[in-house]
Amino acid sequence: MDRRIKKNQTAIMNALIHLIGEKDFEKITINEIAERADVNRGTIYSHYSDKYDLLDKCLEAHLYHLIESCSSVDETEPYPSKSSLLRTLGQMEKNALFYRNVLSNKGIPSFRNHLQKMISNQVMEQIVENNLSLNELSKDILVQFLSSAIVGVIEWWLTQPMPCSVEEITEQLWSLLEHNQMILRSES
Amino acid sequence: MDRRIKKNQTAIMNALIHLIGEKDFEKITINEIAERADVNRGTIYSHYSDKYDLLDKCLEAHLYHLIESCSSVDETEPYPSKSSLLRTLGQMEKNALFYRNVLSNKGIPSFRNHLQKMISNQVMEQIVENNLSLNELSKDILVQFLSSAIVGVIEWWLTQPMPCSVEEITEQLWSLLEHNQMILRSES
DNA sequence: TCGGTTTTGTCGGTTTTTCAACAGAATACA
DNA sequence: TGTATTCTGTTGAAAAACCGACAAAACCGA
Repeated sequence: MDRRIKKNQTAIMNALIHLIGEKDFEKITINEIAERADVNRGTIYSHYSDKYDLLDKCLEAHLYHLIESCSSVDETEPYPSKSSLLRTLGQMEKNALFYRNVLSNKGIPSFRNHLQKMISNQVMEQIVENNLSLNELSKDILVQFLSSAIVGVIEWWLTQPMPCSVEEITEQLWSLLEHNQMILRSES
Repeated sequence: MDRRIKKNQTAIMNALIHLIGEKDFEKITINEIAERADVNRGTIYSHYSDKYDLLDKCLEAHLYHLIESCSSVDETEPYPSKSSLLRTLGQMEKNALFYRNVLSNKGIPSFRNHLQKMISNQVMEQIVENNLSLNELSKDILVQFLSSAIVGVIEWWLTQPMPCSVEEITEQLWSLLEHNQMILRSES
């Protein structure tokens, strides 16, 4: 991709992310975003049809980075692993302001859905890979159960004023997930 | 100035500054600078005729920032003052890597001259303003004396491995300068 | 509710940057 | 020393971003 496009798009998205960290999304204007990104207003319109389109693409990009961060660093590393979970949560902590704001009550409701959908896919993948003998209904319920739990914990962790470190939350969440996996193995 | 020019020029200069902090200037290639700045190689040539021209402009810009940093923040502040000296040395400390490298033996010999010239001007200005009754020769010698001393102390401070904090060096240097001023006043 | 201000989305002309290609110079290395 | 690789400086065409201006929409305070 052209160097100019890449640089401007990241500048624009960063500007929006930081602004979301400061004020309600509805109160943010394209002018502000352009000014913050140090980019001509027209440039924003050349990439995004409007504020909401920009938000969409921005959330998408964030989720993409999130997925990247949790994928294995090399082939030898098993997946999922505690360290991949740590990387992912670390990534979220780095942009805590952003995630806190989009996940909060007055945030971006659709983001929670996107995030959960993403996690659902990962969970489903694991279930299929582990060859757990479950019928369709139980499988769907399990996916819903685990993904809700994970998103809920993440949301709590980010929204509360620093309840614990990344390492701690990773440890706890990972052991809960391991526990659930054991239950399933014993049942099947 | 066009937004694109401004952004690219600062990116290019920052790239060079950081590279100077890492390796000998002669070993640095235009390709490296372009890569580091995330800019097309041709863009560099559109602003600077070659590596040396870029270095010149870069040093110039640095000195300009230095002058800006030492000028008074408002009209009420006297000049020069201990706090203006502190700001200036603080600015140099922030880019310690850069200044260390350009001032070092294998650095950029011309930079030392530029810096001293700049300081000479400031010193001369002070002498004129204070209306010290000195003949031309004594004036020139005094300027040379003080500016050499100042540059020498700065060089020593930056080159040695952290001999003392900005506050300390400011305190010491300022009192030396004050002392010299008193001598002059009593003589005239 | 009115009138003034701000924001939005779009446009056309201009400037800058990008990319790819080039030949020649310099450098590395075997 | 000769060869291969990298670096340099330049070019031209295409893409992108710039700026300023515009009318319409949205917003805001009196």
